[in-house]
Amino acid sequence: MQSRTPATRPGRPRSAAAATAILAATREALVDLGWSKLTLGDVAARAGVAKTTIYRRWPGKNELVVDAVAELFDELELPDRGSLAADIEGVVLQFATILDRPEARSGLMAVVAESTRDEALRERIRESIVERQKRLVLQGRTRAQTRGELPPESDSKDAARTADLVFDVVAGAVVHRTLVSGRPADEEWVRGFTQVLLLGLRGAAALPADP
Amino acid sequence: MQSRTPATRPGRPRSAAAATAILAATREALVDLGWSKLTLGDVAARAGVAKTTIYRRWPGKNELVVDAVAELFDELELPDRGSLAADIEGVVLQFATILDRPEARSGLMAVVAESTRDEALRERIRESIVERQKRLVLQGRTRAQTRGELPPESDSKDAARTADLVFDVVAGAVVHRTLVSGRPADEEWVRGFTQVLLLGLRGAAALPADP
Amino acid sequence: MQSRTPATRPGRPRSAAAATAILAATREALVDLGWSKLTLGDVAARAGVAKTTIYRRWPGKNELVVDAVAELFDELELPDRGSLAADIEGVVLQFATILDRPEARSGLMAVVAESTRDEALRERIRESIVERQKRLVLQGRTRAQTRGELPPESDSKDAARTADLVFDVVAGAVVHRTLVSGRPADEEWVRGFTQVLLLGLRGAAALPADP
Amino acid sequence: MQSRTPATRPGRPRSAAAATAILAATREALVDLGWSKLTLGDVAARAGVAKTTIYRRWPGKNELVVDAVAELFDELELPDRGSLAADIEGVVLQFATILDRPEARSGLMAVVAESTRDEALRERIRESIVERQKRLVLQGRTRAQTRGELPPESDSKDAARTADLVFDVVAGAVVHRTLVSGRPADEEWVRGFTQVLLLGLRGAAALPADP
DNA sequence: TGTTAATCGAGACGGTACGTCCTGTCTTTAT
DNA sequence: ATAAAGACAGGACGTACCGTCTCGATTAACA
Repeated sequence: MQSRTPATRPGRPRSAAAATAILAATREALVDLGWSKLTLGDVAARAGVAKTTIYRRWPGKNELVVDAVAELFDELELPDRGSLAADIEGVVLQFATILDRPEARSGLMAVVAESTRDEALRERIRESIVERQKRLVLQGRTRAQTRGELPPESDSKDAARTADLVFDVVAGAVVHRTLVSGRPADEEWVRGFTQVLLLGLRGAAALPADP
Repeated sequence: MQSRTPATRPGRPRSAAAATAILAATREALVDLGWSKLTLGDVAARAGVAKTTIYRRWPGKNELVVDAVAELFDELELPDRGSLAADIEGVVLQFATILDRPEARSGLMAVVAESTRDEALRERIRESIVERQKRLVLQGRTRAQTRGELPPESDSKDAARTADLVFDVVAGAVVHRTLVSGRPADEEWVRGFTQVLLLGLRGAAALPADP
Repeated sequence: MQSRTPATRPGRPRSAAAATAILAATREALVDLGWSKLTLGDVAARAGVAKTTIYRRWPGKNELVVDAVAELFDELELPDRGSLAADIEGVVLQFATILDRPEARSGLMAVVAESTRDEALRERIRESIVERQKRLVLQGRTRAQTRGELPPESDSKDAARTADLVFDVVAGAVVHRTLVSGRPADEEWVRGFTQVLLLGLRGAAALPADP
Repeated sequence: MQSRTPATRPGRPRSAAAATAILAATREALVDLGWSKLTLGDVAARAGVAKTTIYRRWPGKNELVVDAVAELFDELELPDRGSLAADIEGVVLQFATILDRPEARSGLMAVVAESTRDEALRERIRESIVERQKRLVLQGRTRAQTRGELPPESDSKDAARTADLVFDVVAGAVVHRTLVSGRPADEEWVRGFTQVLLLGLRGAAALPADP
């Protein structure tokens, strides 16, 4: 029975509604202002809360935004469309749809930028966004193996490496397409991208492993 | 027949040395402080220049950082290592090396984040960074065609689409690997990534075009 | 029955010590720098206070200096030296002594200059300096009437007009002597000035009122 | 033929029109902006002149304003209205009229304020404004002596002292009335003031001099 | 049923940077 | 040599936020 923090501390307990309101207000402010013009004072006002109430729960703007954005990606799920290619296309399109929302666009990139100088922040992002969504890659592979589209992995270390590569390639390509190149990751693009990715993975799997 | 910009404008001309010093100071400040703590006052002090001299030339911090970072990528060049795969590996490694430099890491992501709310900034990034470096993809393809590793393209529209896809995949994957996943894009990773990419492209080229 | 201003407003109350420190720092800066080189940033630093704390209480430099200078004149008092002439000489000398202090010299004239383009400022000066010190004229007259040196006034409107005239002549002459002509309002000068003033007032009182 | 500076110096001669235009532009800017918001850049633009042209002729804003304002008082003259009292009333009214003009109001007081910390400036003011207009007092006395209203002075040192006193009292009272008290120095006020002044001076002259 | 103690709102606080404006100087070409 | 033009280094402006603090007022669990 874990209970590092005592079941009930003395004094007035923290309002549960406040945390919800703050995260929602943060996303709203991201939409209206973007990351760099978002201020905690403004978030507090939108949430109907005092600034101190925010600082009592989050160390600063970066951590707050990470939490606010992370929730956005929890709605991702791997659809069952009958084939690995179709499944991938489906989830990539979902991802692109989320990246179209302004609170995700500016929030995500900004905290990644900040994390280049803040190891703790990078770890927070990895935990609550990256690792959390890597489940989709694993689910997809398992389902494809069940269907017989992919062979069961022989080397678990190699399997992990491949999953990481897939995640970096998928997430990286979609982000670059939408945010840097500024062109839509629409059905046509996703089809082409998925084709190259799958052919590449199958081709690589057919070759002998790295010597 | 006179030029559009008059040969000599009245008044003291702008100091050429100032622009150079400002861009260098910007990169230096990015290393020391990162994007969000970088202030134009500090840049001015490092460059031995007045704040107004910066504002006279750049609209703000974002545009200045774009120009400062863009110069970093100009040193990229496609090595001739004998095969397409080796050439790609070489340039990807160069790219990863630049992304290891702190001025590139925090500067690049931050301006991309800002550009999600500033169309003009996005265009500036595209022009001075993305389109400028897309030359590497085109060079690589041409060289591979010369070598006979790739067939000459039949459909120029399709060729352009493929070049865009390659750029998004390469740049996106490397950035995601180094900045988001926080793992090195080292030789081993680059070899695996290049293999998947090339096999995917060759496989896709062998298939009939999108129906 | 509750007061108009609520007894206690919400939030942290304003520091009483800050106001005192700011006014003292303002006078110190006036001595060191004079009005035109006085900056609110410098005053804040001297007072050990943030600039915002000043701006929260005063609209700007002018109003701050008015308040800082006004306090200087509060130390004026009408001495009882036995005769009206001696009393006037005493208070005029006090006034001249204050005008010898650099914080009064440059502060007073500067805000008067500013007030020529700012009606609200002029009113502030009138309220907190002019009207406030006009008490000295009224006290002097009352005391002289008690002593029998002056007759009790018959017409209160005329009495007010005379008091205004006396104040304008006394204050104006001393200021002009010390600040414009740049010569000391010493005992000798004060004696001559008081003689002319008193003889003029007595002579005018003996004549019939304006027809 | 005086010509300390060689008749023709090498190079382009200074434009005579420039000085006139600059002084006029200064007065215009004083009207529009007041002393504290007046900038030399703005004056230069109004005068159709480069900033350097101003700096070549005046050390700074203060000296320029002194010269611009001094010209205003040159139009004062002692009217001949038949009696000393009437003459004084006339010239005081003229003085009050000039002080009603905004360029005089804010310009004069501001440079006096500045002069409290700049001995050279105070001297410049004394020379080009105070001493220059003291002629009016001397003219008035001479004319009154000619008329027999005043006896010829016996002691020249005492006469000078009295002239200074008169000037300080007159100028000081009018300035204080109009600029500090903020009430008009109109005919009624001027009559009352002149009466007190003249009666005071006559009374003092009748007494034995300071022992 | 009080007492206790942390939370809440509000807003003032010491700081820091902003982007603009002005100063007085300098560098250019033209007269 | 002086003119107009305008870039330059420097410094203050008044504003906006930061993250902290000090208030009085709530709000529970504990006594």
